[in-house]
Amino acid sequence: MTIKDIARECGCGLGTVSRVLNNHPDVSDQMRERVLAVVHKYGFVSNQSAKLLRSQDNKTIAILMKGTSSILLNSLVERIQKRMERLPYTTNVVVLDEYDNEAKQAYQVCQRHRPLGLIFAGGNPDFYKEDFANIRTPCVIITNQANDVQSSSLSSVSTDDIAAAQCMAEHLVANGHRNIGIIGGDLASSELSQRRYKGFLSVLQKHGIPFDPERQYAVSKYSLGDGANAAQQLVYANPDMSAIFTMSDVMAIGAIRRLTDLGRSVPGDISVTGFDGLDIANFLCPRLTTIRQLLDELAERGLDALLDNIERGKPCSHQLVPFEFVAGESVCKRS
Amino acid sequence: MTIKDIARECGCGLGTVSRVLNNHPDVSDQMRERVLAVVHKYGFVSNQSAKLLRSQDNKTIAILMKGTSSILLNSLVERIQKRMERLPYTTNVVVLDEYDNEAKQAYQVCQRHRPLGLIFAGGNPDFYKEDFANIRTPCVIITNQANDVQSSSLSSVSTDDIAAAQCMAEHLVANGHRNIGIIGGDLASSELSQRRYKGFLSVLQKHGIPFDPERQYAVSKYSLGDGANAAQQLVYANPDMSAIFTMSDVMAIGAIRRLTDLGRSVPGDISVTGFDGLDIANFLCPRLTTIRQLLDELAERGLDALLDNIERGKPCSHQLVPFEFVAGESVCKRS
DNA sequence: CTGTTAGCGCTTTCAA
DNA sequence: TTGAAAGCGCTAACAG
Repeated sequence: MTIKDIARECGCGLGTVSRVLNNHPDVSDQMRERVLAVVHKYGFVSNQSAKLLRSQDNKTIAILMKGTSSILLNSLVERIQKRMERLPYTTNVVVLDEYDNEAKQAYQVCQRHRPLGLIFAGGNPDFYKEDFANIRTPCVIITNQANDVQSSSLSSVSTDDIAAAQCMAEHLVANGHRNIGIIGGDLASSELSQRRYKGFLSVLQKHGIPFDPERQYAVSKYSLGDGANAAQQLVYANPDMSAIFTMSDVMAIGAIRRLTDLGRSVPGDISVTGFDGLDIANFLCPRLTTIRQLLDELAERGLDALLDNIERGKPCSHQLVPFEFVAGESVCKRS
Repeated sequence: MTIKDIARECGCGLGTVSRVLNNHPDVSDQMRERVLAVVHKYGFVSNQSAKLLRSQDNKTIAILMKGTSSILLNSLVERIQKRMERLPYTTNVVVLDEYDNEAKQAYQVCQRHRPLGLIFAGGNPDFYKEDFANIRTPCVIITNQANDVQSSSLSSVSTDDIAAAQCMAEHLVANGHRNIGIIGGDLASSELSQRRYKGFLSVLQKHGIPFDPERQYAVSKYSLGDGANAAQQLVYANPDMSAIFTMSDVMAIGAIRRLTDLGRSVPGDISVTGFDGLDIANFLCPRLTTIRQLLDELAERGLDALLDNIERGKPCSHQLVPFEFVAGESVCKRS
């Protein structure tokens, strides 16, 4: 079933059917109704490939997601899509291979689908800074910064990681904690982790609290199992620690579980804080004390930045979005 | 950049470039290398729309996912995709509107993208049985049964819900529980919930244990908040209850949190069981006693059924996959 | 307002 | 083994 079939049945030309399907004004009401009736009768939907091939004017925005397993990114993508529904664009979620060069993959997506714009949900631009130069399609990275990536087509919108980490650090210090462990990403490769680290340490420094990375920092992937292992490593290296700052809720959940297995109660013996503010954080026992990333705000600002760039040619921007401190039950005053 | 450009630069015809790109054998090694060199030089990727438009032989399989928020379905889709990588097919994840007719949406996807096959990750065929008749593209529903849907193109692969619910019921009964509440989906609309309900009740009946739906069954969506509310409702309606069987881990997590808020300890005062076997279930405090759905097995069998149908014209099948009982810490003997 | 027509970039005959 | 040419289904420009 093609528009040719529809045209034949309506006794009109292809062009007319196309015009009706695309809501062009220059069609008589009578004709429009006749075509619509037939379209409806067969539940006709036009072939996307042909449409895209012909009209370079694509109206598609690709959402690139690294892996599918992150709860945070899933929520983010969901919100972006919801917001997009009201706009005259089609979204196209592409799942990228977790361990591949995302700039290269993005370039391929551009070639393959010719989207009007790209949204990176998560992802880490640090490794592939140079490769972004090849991409001329407007892009926005959401939940990570890209200030120092050389590209005139790349915007970024992210939570103010430094301030958020500082906020959490102040909270722990205010509760009397002096010997605090950190579970975070690999500082050598992730600027995101670096920012949270830097923010946290700045507060310790301000209060004259020493920090020995060797004993107090454990590297972990953003996963439950890794968070658990990192917690164990910290406990062994630094038994007197009274609190752990983790860089994601998922790490925190893993850490709490392992601490419990090791006979340390949370928060009784050790306080643990998360980062992200996942829904589930508020349903755990104990409820997680965490930083909520404002996903709606991130989605909205990210989209706005992208569309400003696409529709109005505004230059790319790099924005920080505020966060929310969530007081849970996983921190208590040091006894 | 199109294959025309590549052809010009190579000094050959379009056909040759196309043949190289598609690994056709009838190209001289010399020519092949020359083309490949140029393709590589520009990082050329051919335009998907044109390709699909021309070669009706699509090699695309669409994965239809209802909503994006279910952890279980995300894991499932991830596994399907991983398995697909080795096969000569391209996947295309389409997120369906949560509250719309999925058969209609599937039909539109077929028209729009002309996939070779469809995989429903989750979803509920019950409502739209008749509408599936319009779909001639081979389909498989994974994690739900579709035995009674009238369609010669629809397979299904699901966990043996009845046996799983029976298994959990036996476990609770063996631990001395007699007054057990159930948190599950709407029995009027979800055959999945019905099966789990039926399985569970059959065991109670076998042991001569009474069950009053009015006081012991609470309807809930598959969400944290709803699980929590349902738990509260049960506690009020049936204060002596010593255990709750929930139909998903997410409901169980919500329930445990609310029970804790109401001053009931889990499992001390009330035992709670989950269903699904999410990774996170094993990191909670207490670890969840649950039924693990074997996602790899589901993905594999679902794909096999679909490909058998597509490639070898085998008739559609409806299969049940076994499950795994996971002994956690959220159930204890009734005191 | 409407029908006709020229491609969009690609694959796949068909001839050479 | 290769080049030329015919469309896939659609949109948009043009002519009526």
